[in-house]
Formats: sequence, C-alpha cells, structure tokens
Amino acid sequence: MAVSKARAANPPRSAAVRKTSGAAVPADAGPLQIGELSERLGYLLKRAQLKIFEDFIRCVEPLQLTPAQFSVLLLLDKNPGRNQTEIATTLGILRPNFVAMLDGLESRELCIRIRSTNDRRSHILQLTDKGRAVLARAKKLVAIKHEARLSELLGEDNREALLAMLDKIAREF
Amino acid sequence: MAVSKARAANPPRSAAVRKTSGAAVPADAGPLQIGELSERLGYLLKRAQLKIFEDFIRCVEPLQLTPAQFSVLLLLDKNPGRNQTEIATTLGILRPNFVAMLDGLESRELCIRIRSTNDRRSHILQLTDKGRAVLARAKKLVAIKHEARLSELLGEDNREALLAMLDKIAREF
DNA sequence: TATTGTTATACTCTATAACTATA
DNA sequence: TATAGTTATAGAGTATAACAATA
Repeated sequence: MAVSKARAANPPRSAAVRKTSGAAVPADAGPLQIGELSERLGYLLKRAQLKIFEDFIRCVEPLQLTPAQFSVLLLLDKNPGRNQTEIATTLGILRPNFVAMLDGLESRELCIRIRSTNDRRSHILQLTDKGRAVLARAKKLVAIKHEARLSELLGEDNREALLAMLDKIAREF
Repeated sequence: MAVSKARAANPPRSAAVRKTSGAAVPADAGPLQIGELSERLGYLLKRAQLKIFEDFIRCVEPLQLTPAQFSVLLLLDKNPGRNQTEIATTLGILRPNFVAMLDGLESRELCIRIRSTNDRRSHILQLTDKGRAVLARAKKLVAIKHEARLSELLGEDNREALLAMLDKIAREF
C-alpha cells in the first residue's frame, strides 16, 4: 500500500481534516452494517483463514510449529529424496524465502540438508527421526483438537464439501 | 519467523550441509505427492484466498483498488457518520494501520475525514461523489467478471453454500 | 483518567536481483 | 550458458507503545 509514499505525498494529518461539521452517528448506534461484505468470497476467505491459522497454532502449541512449517514436514515425509527448489515451489514458497525457513527447521534438528551426489549443487532434504516424531505428534494434535472442532461446527459432510470446493478454486480458478 | 535470529544462530550455510551422500530422486520423477495437504483446511484456505485476491485485483485493475480498499469503500457507503476506529475495527484493521490506508483513499479523493462536532477527537468518514462512483464501477466489475467466474466454476448453489460455511467459520470458530 | 487519531517502530511475509558453486 | 542455493534488500501486512488533543 506504499505507506511511505502516501506519507510523503500528504500534508500533516491534522491540517488535512475538513473543518465541516460532521453528521456523526449517535454513540449508541451499535454494530456496523457489513452489508455486501458478507457475500464477498475474498473477504470471507481471509477472515476464515485467519481464524483457522490461529486455532491451528493453538492446537499444536506444545510443538511450536507454524502452519507453513507443518506443511514442509508433511511434504518431506511424503517425498524423500527431493531438493529445496522442489519442496519450496510445491508449497508456493520462493526459493530465497525457503532458506531461512529451512535454517529454523534444521537448527531444531527436524530435518537435514544433504548435498546430492548426482548434482552437487542441490540439497536433498530429509526428515530426522526427531522430525518424524514431531510430525506424528503434530498430526495427532491437529486431528483430535483442530479438525475435530471443525467437523463439529460444520458437520463431516459439509467439511468435506468445503475442502473439495477450496481445492477446486486453488487449482482451477 | 525471526529470520535475523536464525541467521545469527546458524553457521554459514554451505558449511552446515552434511557430507553424506544423498539418495536423490531421479530427475524425471515428476510432480510431488502433496498427500494430506490436500485435506488440510488451513492450507487450502490460504491457497484459495491467494487465487481469489489475485483475480479480484485483475478484475478491478482499471480502478486500482485492493480488496482491502474495496472493503473500506463498501463499509463507508453502508455506514455514514462513523469514525475511523469503528470502520477499522469492523474490518479487523488496527487503528494505527488504518491511518496510511485512509491517507491513500483521501489523497485520491475517494473519501474525506470530517472532524466530528460531537466529539472533536474523532474523524467522521464520508465517501465523496468520486468515491461513490468508483465504488459503483468496482461493484459492477466484481459482479460481471469476478463473481460470475466463480459461479461458473462451482455452480451458484455451491457458491452460496461455500460463502455460508466460510461465514460460519469466521464468526463461530 | 480514558479515548481518538497519530507517530514510530518492529516483525513477518513476500518478491526480485545478483552472487557462488556447480553443471 | 544455465541451474541450485544463497544473500541482500525492499515492500506489504500486522502488531505494540506512546504522544497530543480532547473528553
């Protein structure tokens, strides 16, 4: 949103405010009308995603894993022998940004980089035993605390329908 | 993710890589197995949200409006006489971060701040005629380009079911 | 004393260019 | 020359503390 540019382009705030008298709403007017916002997919997606991420982090809090870190561990487990670029791009993470993320996981000994013998430029990523153990515990916490809560809220059939629609949007839109 | 801390805590990258020979996957092994990721709500929500935001920005490109800016205009239109704090918190925007955003909209003459006569601390926000015109054009573009495409992908009934579930998650989860 | 708008600041995420070592 | 990992950097988004004006 170019904060600094807006800053530079505008006069000091207080000087810019109109002196016109304001037709303010009564102080007790209550909650605002969100109107069509409740039908805007982007808005609802964003709001729902924030809620889900917050809950995920809470549920998996003893393991100190972010949703992104959990995704990496899941992917490494399912895809042994792959390099950084392959893992990163599959998750929509840019290679430069994946470096610090891997540093974090590797310093906690959840995975290791191994220089490939085929192509000495690339690093094969591998879960450690500790990484596998943490992933297993995380999966359990997610299943019994996070996903279960969601099924309770929506019903299992609706939950699956929701996942299917989101997957379709993510792939085909 | 505390990039700088991770940086400081770790030895230089190349020195940290294990010398063990890597069991790399064949170069032509094809796409990765995303496995259980395709059933993780948070992951799918994030991916879908990014797609939807990208498309929104494309559809409304002639007007140069972000989803967040569009939401503000919608809310101002439905809620005349409200101040910055009320609008910001309704959208989940923190008051300090709303200042620069309003600066941008006001410098484009889409809305104005008016000092309230009831309480001279607060600024009543009001759409300008130009703001209303831009909002009207944006609504049209969103309806005929963005939402229509979504209905086509999911079907109108499914689209409504999706919105209802996301709304429920955003409110009740 | 409390609240509104604001400033300053910091941390995370995301994005791009350019370096190095290998190929 | 091209690619993998990395560095540096810049931009958004988000979060908190503190100040001036006003209540």
